[in-house]
Amino acid sequence: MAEAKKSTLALVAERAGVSIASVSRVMNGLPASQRVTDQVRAAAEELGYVPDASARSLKIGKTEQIALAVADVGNPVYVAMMREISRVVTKAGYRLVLSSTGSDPADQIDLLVSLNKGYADGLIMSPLRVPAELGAQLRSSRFPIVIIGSLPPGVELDNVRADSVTGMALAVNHLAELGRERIAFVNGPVDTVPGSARLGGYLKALAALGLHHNADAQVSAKDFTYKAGLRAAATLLEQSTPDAIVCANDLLAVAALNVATRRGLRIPADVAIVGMDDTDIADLANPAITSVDLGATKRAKAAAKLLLRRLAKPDAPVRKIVIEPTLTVRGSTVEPDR
Amino acid sequence: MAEAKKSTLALVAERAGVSIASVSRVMNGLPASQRVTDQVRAAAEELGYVPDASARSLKIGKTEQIALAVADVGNPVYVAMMREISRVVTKAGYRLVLSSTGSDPADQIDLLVSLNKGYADGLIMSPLRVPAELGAQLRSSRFPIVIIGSLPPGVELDNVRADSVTGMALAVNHLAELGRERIAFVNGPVDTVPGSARLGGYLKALAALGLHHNADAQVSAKDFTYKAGLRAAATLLEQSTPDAIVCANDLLAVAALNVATRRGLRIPADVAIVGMDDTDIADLANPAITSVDLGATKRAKAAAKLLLRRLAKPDAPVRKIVIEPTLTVRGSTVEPDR
DNA sequence: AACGTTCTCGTAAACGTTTACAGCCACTCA
DNA sequence: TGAGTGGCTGTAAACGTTTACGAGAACGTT
Repeated sequence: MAEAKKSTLALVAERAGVSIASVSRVMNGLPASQRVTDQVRAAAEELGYVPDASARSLKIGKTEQIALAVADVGNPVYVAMMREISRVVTKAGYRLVLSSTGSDPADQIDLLVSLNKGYADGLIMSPLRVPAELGAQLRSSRFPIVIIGSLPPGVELDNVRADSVTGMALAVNHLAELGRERIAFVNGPVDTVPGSARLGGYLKALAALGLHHNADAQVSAKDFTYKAGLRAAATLLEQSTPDAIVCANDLLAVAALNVATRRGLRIPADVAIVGMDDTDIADLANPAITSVDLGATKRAKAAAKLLLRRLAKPDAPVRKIVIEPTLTVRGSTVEPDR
Repeated sequence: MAEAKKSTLALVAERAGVSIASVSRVMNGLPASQRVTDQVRAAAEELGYVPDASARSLKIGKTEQIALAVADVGNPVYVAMMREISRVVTKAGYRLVLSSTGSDPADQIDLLVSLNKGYADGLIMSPLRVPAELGAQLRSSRFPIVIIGSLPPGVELDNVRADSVTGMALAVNHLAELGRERIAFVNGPVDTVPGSARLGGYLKALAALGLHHNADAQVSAKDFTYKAGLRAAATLLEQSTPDAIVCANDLLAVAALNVATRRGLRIPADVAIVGMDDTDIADLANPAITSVDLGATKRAKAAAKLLLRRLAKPDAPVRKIVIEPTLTVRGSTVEPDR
């Protein structure tokens, strides 16, 4: 296996004493005589031949690449998704190209048009917000896209989303069963898709239980980060005295946990805390945080499979998948046995 | 901007009434008359023309893609690196393709040969281990690679690494200055590059201070994860009674923190803890964890720039960069003012 | 007015594949 | 033995760009 220069189909053909068509055929496993097969294999081996991806792409019109656009690589839940998507598409022979757009809609639109360069066969995207322009662009896009998260009505794309409402109900009901009555909510920005969904779920769950909603018991962090969570939690605890806090996010939950602890509150005795997403950090906290698993990994897997399916059969009917949430109970709501 | 079908250079040329060469020229900003420029611009706009990436790649021999291979996307420090690398290369007009190899050397070698397909112009790689085969493969590889982490001698590649030894010294000295004398060490696997480097640094730092090294005061987790850290920390606290623990990793540090706390030890009064990498989670812990910043972001940035530089001038001399560590002091070693 | 420059533009040849098509050969079967 | 069949193989065209080259056109110089 000499690794000298880049070797092409033509070089291998010459060396093997056959035509380039024959080389191409044996490389692709198409029928060929034993004699030709052996000679080509040998020549290819000697020259260390590997077919060129660009040329192949150009000819067959596929890149064997899938683009992934996530809003924020900093959030552990996106990392989990990314990892799973990477796993699935790699196994299917695709490469994953990472297109980290900010949450800036202009970026996302740029991304969509640049996708028309055809450097990827499909796109998986999880936007925090879906403004009108993005919706329009998505609708008129001419190649496979699957969206993780809710879509505005009228956009007919494969999509998989979490059931935040049920998730919130799980959290709130769990707290209510523990006898908590003043259940506060630390949310992220309400102008995001998850933010508004979770707020809706929270209110609905309270109402279903006949619990009174106190406006002081609900704050919105500036974004879904720990730092923003610290401020939001501090505000919350200034203006009210909840006996439980549900948070839109594990990062926000850790923030609430730490703020509460530093104020001398005991967790869960004085205030119980539940997070959302069930990421690794729920487990790292002390006490570990009860969290609603919105099925990030499952969503990622489903999205990847949806895209692969669409690549295989481009005009299959659009599919929308909803992943059911589950609750993982930890020390932040019930004292562990000792 | 009609978005009907994929439009090519030829279509635009026809519409504009010029040759395809002219279209190509104005798209690439090469000199052209005002008349032609305007006509082409208009036609391109109307047809929603975007040049095809594969065809372009094939012709010019560049893909404008950079591959990134990291051992474990689960570790926050790699996420931080990824994010920074993504930022830098994107700004330079490259796309980032993610090649998540496990730590399996066979995978990594597969990756290297598949890179010869030419789907990327260069590679940034941060291997946990560098076995002989990988070293050989790296040495004989025929295109730009930069390695984050230490290299075996004889491999002449651009590389940027952390100074674990100095980093360890920072941690140990800090603890010594606080009057700690029984400084234990929770390491990751010693057969990894960072694992062995950090062990070396630990021993050296102890020796420099004239502190006695007790074999019971040093344990190795099975890998660099939180879960492994829990076991390792438990073992450590069974077999010795340190007044300080330095950890090879922030995840291991959180684990040590939690194990110690659950055993009724007060942090930092009874035992001080320092982590390494200074990732987000050092800040999330309660108390927040003092951590040695090995400059993950800086390393990532340096690596990306090194690769871009090599792509620009392929036979520049090999460069090796070492990033100096810094210490961030938090509540796990000194009680915060109240 | 003839000539040399400079500038612009079109023609055509690549880049490295895949694949339709046709040719060839060795068969089989009558 | 001749035509028909089927399997391999080579020739060549395509995929959508970039770019060397040469032909004109426009201009300035003598």
